[in-house]
Amino acid sequence: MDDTPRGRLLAAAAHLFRNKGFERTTVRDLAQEVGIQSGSIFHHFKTKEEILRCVMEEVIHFNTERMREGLQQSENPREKLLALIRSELTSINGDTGEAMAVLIFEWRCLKPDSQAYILELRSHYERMWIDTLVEARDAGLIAPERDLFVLRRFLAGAISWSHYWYKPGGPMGVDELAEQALHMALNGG
Amino acid sequence: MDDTPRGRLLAAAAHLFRNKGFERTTVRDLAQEVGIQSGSIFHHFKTKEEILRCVMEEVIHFNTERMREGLQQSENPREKLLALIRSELTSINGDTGEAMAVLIFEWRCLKPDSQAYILELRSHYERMWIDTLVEARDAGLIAPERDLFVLRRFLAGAISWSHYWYKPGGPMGVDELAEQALHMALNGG
DNA sequence: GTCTATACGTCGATAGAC
DNA sequence: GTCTATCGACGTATAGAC
Repeated sequence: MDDTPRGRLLAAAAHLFRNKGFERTTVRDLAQEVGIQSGSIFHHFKTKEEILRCVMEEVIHFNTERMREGLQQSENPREKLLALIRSELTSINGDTGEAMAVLIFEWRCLKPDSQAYILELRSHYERMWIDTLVEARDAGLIAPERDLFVLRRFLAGAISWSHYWYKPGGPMGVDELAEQALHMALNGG
Repeated sequence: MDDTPRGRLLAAAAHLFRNKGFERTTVRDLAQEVGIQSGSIFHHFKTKEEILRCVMEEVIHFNTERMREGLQQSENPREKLLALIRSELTSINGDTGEAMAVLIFEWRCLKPDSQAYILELRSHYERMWIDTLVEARDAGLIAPERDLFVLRRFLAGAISWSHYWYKPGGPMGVDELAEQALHMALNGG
């Protein structure tokens, strides 16, 4: 996030929306966090819901880019899949964790048209996953009887959920966590 | 749920809290759903938060019992693990799905002392999972290098998440879904 | 771009009649 | 056990000065 008033508001929103939820966070909370009055917020955003949408929009762009880079640095299907898993775990539990948690867990607070817009942004993201899974299966890493669509959903759930229990500073690093997650996808490797 | 006014309120609460979230659901919504006035609710429950706690309490009792029965009817470690997975998938996507989704996704709307109370109820539930996973590993079904605590969390996430995308009436049944999930735990089987 | 002041709706919860 | 009526707090968003 940049250091404009708008950027500060989005950072504060990610923080508060994650910890208190969108509904419980008031525009007064938001204003206090960045040191302005609540009325001033509406100079930067038309509604509170627009703030939520912008938080989600920014984190999708950032993380799609991170995943794309991870794929580029990988040399085989196993590494590619591991890179996607590590990227998503990092998104959830690293620097963008708060915004990512908002994207995942405050979904229904968006109005329907905002949901449609965000869903469109996510589609590129999901395409990378499916392509990588197909490649891994063709390389014999994933058993042919497994449903790749279902596998992706299971992985998405497992990875998203980690934000509830995983502590980045603890004994297990993100790389090891990613290896553990990779085991769930691979055919006994 | 029984057909008392209290039971009808809890059923309506599970429905509304799941679809709109706890915060967005008003006591007036709740009252309308069961055909009474909002003031009448507070004859049955002291606060709105108490309704949430009771929904969670009931669904935990119901599903702990379902899991216990599933274990009893299983004859080997593989069947036991499959039974737990199927039970949890059924809890999320079957008749108790709405209450279960509330238990999982409205957690932070509980006051801290209610959270502690519900957490205690869940501990038996989680104990069954860990015991079953240990048994499966000792039987050689799960690779020794896998962290069972992490595996349980991954499975919990994957299974919980299914309520966002899985459609019970569709082409894939819960039994097949459970088999797909089992693949994530087992050592290439 | 931020302030003050406030409009205006809705919220959870209560009181007391029936 | 449900009703009607309402309280007091708090919510988003606006208006207009600076």
